[in-house]
Formats: sequence, C-alpha cells, structure tokens
Amino acid sequence: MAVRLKDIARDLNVSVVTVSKVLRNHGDISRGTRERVLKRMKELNYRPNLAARALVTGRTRAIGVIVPDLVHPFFSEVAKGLSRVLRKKSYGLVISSSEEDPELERDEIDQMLARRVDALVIASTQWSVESFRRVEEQGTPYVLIDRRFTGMSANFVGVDDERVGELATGHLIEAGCRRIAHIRGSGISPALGRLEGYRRALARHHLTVPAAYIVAGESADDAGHLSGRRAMRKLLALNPRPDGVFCFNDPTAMGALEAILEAGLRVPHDVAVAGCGNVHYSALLRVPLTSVDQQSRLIGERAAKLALSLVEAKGAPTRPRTVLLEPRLVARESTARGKETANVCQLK
Amino acid sequence: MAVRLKDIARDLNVSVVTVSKVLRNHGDISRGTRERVLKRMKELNYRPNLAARALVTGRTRAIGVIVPDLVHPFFSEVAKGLSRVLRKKSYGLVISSSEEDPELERDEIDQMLARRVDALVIASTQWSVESFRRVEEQGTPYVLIDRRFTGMSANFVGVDDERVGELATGHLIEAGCRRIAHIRGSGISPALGRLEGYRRALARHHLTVPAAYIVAGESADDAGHLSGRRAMRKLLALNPRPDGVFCFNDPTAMGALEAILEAGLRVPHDVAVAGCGNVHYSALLRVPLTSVDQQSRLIGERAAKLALSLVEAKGAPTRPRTVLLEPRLVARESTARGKETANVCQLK
DNA sequence: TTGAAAGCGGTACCAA
DNA sequence: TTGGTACCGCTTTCAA
Repeated sequence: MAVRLKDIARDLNVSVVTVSKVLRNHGDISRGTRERVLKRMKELNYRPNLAARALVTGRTRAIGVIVPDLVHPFFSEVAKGLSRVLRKKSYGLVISSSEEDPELERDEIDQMLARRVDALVIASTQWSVESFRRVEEQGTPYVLIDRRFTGMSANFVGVDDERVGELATGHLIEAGCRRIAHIRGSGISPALGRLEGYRRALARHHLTVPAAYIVAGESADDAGHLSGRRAMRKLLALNPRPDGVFCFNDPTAMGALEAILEAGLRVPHDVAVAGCGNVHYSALLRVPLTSVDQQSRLIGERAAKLALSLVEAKGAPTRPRTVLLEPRLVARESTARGKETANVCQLK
Repeated sequence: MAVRLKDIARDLNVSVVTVSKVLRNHGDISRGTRERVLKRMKELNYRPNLAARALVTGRTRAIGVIVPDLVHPFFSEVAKGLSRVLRKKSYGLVISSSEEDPELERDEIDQMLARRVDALVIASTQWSVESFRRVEEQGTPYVLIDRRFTGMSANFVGVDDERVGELATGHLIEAGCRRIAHIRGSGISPALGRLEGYRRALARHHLTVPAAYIVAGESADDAGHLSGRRAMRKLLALNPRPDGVFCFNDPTAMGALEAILEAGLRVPHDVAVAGCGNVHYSALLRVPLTSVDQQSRLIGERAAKLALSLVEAKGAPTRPRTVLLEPRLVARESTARGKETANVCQLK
C-alpha cells in the first residue's frame, strides 16, 4: 500500500541506492536524475519508512517522555515546550503517563526502550535510581525534569525550588505576614527544595513558627486541591492562626483558598495565600492567586534541547548537565494586603 | 549495546528462530528450552527491537494523535483517555500538536505516516478533507475527534454538540433568562453544532433575540479567555443588555465572566453565564461556572478503542462509525438565580 | 555518477 | 521440537 524506494527506482529505471541518495541529499547525483526522482516522489507521495530507516541507522528520531499526569497543567506545558522544539528538528514525541505509580513508570520506561527512542525525558515518581541504571545500560541518554535524586548525577532540567520557596515566603513577609504556614508536598525533590526555601526565608527575617505550621498535603498530585483544603482546615484550627500560607503548588493553594473562604475568613486580609506553578487560570480564580511561575514551558524546551544534544553526541560520554531555571513571582490579589497592614506589622 | 535475539541464541546454542518463538509464546517449544531462553532474557534484560519487528510485521504498535493544543484542558483529558486505553494493550502513543495551524497539521500527519503509526486520531483544524484522503491512500485507519466534516463519512468520536447548545441554553431559560446571547466559536463543527442547539432551544421556548446577540469569539482557542472578554464587552453595550449568555467553551466563558464583573454587574443576577467543557477548575473560579461537560476523557477512551478495532480489522473495509456522546450539564453558581427572579421573568 | 551486495533485528514459512 | 532461508525497507560500503 505504501510507496517504497523500490517502486520509484523501478519506475525510473534507476537503482534503489540512487533514489535513496536523492532522498537524503547525498551528493554525487546528476541534476537530471535527482529531479526525475524528486518529481516521482512527489507524484507518488512518497514517505520514507522510518521504522526501516531506524533499523539500519540505529536512530528512531523519536524522543520519549514520561510524566506522572498528562492533565496536570505543569506537565501539559512541559509537553508543549518539548513538542515545539522537537518539531523543528523533525523529531517525534512519544508520550506516556506513569499515573504517579513507580511500577507503572518502570513498565513505561521498558516500553520506551523497546521502542528504541533516541532519548528519554522523565519526570520521575521513582524512589530509587535503579530504573535509570537500566536506561543507562541500554545506552539511551535521558534527562530528568522537575524531580531529581540526591546523590545521583544525571542530566536535569528544572526550576530552582529553593528559590521558589524563598520568593513566595519572602513575598508573604513583605506583604506583612508574620505567622506563615506551609503546606508541603510529598517527599519528592521539589517539595523538599521549596520547604527548605521557606525555612530559609523565615530565618533570614528572624521569624519562627510553631512546628505545626508545616503540614503535609497528600502525595496524589491530581487531588491536590482536595488535600490542600484538608490541610488548610488543620491550619485554621491552630492558635494562633496563621496569617499567611505558602502552598507547595497551585492546586493545593486553590484548596487552601476554598478552606479559608469556607471558614468565613477573608483572603488576603485574614490569611494571604501564595502558590506555585502559575497555572494559566490562576488569575481567574475566586481570589486571583499569587503564584511563583516555574517556567514550565521553558523546562520542556530546555529539556528537549538537552536531550537532542545528547543524541547528537552519540553516546560520547558527556558529563551530566544541570539546568536550573530562575522562578519568577507573579503577585496577585491573594497576597495584596493594604500597605497599612504591612506597616503595622513591621512596627511590631 | 542493546541485547539481540542473536545474542541469546548464541549463548544458549539454539537458533534465533527458537528464541523468537519463545518470545512470542509461539507453541512447539519444549519446556526446557523455553525456560532456559526466558531465564537468559531476564538476565540480559532483553527487550525486542520494535522497529525491527515493525518492519516485518507491518505494525508499529503505535497510535498517533494530533491535537490543536496540548495545553488545552480538553485535549489533555482526551490524551489521558487515549493513553489509558492504549497502555493496557501495550500500544504506544505518539503525540503532536498542530498549534491550530492547518498547514502544520498536514506536516504532522505526514510525519505520523512516515512513522507508520498503526492508526491516527485527529482533532483537525483543517478546512478541507484533502489531507485525510492522503491518509486513506496509505491505508492508515483514522478517527476524527471533536471536529468533524460535513459531507465526509469518517470515523468520528465526539460529544453531541447540538445537545450541548440545547442543554446550556435550556438551562439558562429555566433559570429565568429571557434575553440570551451566544458567544460562538469559529467555523469548526462544534461551534456550528452548539449554535444550532442554542437556536433550537430558543425556538422551542418561543424566544427571539436580536441578531446582534450572537457574536463571534476569535478562532484562537488558546486566547479564548481574552476573546471572550472582548465579545462580552460588545454584548454589554447593547440595549437591551442580555441577561444570560451561553459561551462556546469555558475559556470564553471565563473571559465573559471577567468582562461582566469589570462592568460592575453581578453574575448571575444581572447576567447568567454558561460555558462548555467543564474544565476541572471551573468550580474554583471567581464565580463558579455552570458548564456543559463534554466527556473529554471518555472521548479519548472511545477514540482509542475505535482506533484499535480498526487496526485489528487489518484494513478490511469497515464502514465508518460515529460515536456521539451525551453531554451533561453541571450547574453552578454562575446560573443560580433566585427562584423569585425566575418567576418574575416568566410572568412577563 | 551509479549500483550490487550485505546487513540492521526481527518474523514467516516450510523442511528436517 | 527445531532451525535454514528469505525477506521487511532502507542505508552503507565499495566497486564499476
């Protein structure tokens, strides 16, 4: 059904090799032949069989990406960034979701390796690095995004999570908050980094908070908004009640927002809220949400570029690179306290 | 670097064919051999080269999907649905975005065909059916989703868009609105269907509205919220002003919401708003948004199943199937007018 | 400038 | 139960 080099060769009374050379702009072909071949290719709508080509070249011109959740706006943005860069180089994007399940992730990695993708981009839910060893064994280069592993030097692209925590917390402090709580994520690296940044910002301003001001959201990113609500309820029950909260991510922050409003309190006056992710509808929420932009799209683009450069390097041992992007604060109403409040607090 | 059948065969002093048969559970292999082979496969972490297999079987076990925008929640949901079904059958998902650009879409289709995906799922931005003819020529089965073409019988999975329009408009009417406007989408089929449903609902209730009550949003789905705002401003300038608006999709509706609030009016009291898509944060908006759920996830799942069934059919001419899913209304605050209002209006 | 032959890693068919 | 051989569509190498 599909047209093959052979068909074109036969039609034109030339060899397959000749046609193949024209296809790849491989010199040493007379103008005449080249044009006849191109013409026929166009007529027959010829498209080279990439599977066949992959078999002989060892390159599929496909990059695999595995994310925990396709619907999470962060990963959608990443995918868009990846796709944008890969398209330009006519690489394909094979995508799959681990559904936040480490075991599933391992299966998906195996699938990708079987498919012989040229490189792999992974936002891992893994606790151990064992599956990456297997990727390395196959000689497939890979780039981690968003989540990294301590004590493992691998290619990584992500936002500087400690800066995220510092930025958000610092902003809350500047807004006049003094009793700042944190709803943290589960044990993955971004959660730890943001927590660390939060602590650092508090320390720098000589603020201390009760241990109970740090509460854990659930692990399931998907239900972030529900777990954020639960966590915020706990915080509101404390005495003294926090006057500001930095949430691990935007879904969590939305949940927190809900809990605060449900309790009959005002945002930002009673409790200011900052999140992270700057999902594109943050501005449209019940109270427009201050958020730290983690440059999702850019993460995808940089990851794609890094992956491609590894492919070009053809397994020549490149030492792992780390790309840390600078987060940016986007201030909105959820932290917009009146100046006077800020001043009063600062006097104290 | 990667392990091949040949390596295993050599190690075990059997032929490649034998190993291949074990791999595929192809009978006629003694227990002993089979187990030795399996053991060695595990030891070496063998993974069949799918490119090689594809070359001889003619099947890549990959499905291609092309959507206008990876970040649009609707398409993310669709992708998730697809992925879920395909994973179970160990099919891979090759994804790409047409960025709402018909020309780009044609390129991406070509890429997919070159990659020899077993089937294609497309949410097309195309105006003509020409590119699908080319897909047919190659013998690659395909399923259209969301957007269809009149006068072309192809496999299609989507929501019943006329029902969408009827549901939303009918709901606004029941909520007491009498001057219902519509912000429509560009000329693609869902836009037309929803418009038609809107008209039908008005007619059924013997309502007429000025022609100016139907305004067009822009084509760019991405900026839906901005174009929704612009469109709503125009509507608010009319006299008499609409008391309800059905928006083509949720981003548009959010824009409309913004415009109404900016104008100092109240939702739903002055103007009620209904959208479509039921994106997962609809409930968290400034005014929780009534929306028609278009079953995005399910669309993906059904499209995947349909695509797989076409692949199984191996090009046996199956007559095109159309899967129309029933939309569901999710009523929220943006249309929750008090009963009294509704009654007053009905008296008039 | 052109093409013959070998081979990429598998599978299919048929004979041993 | 096992394996030899041909071949999938293309690229690579080298000779003509």
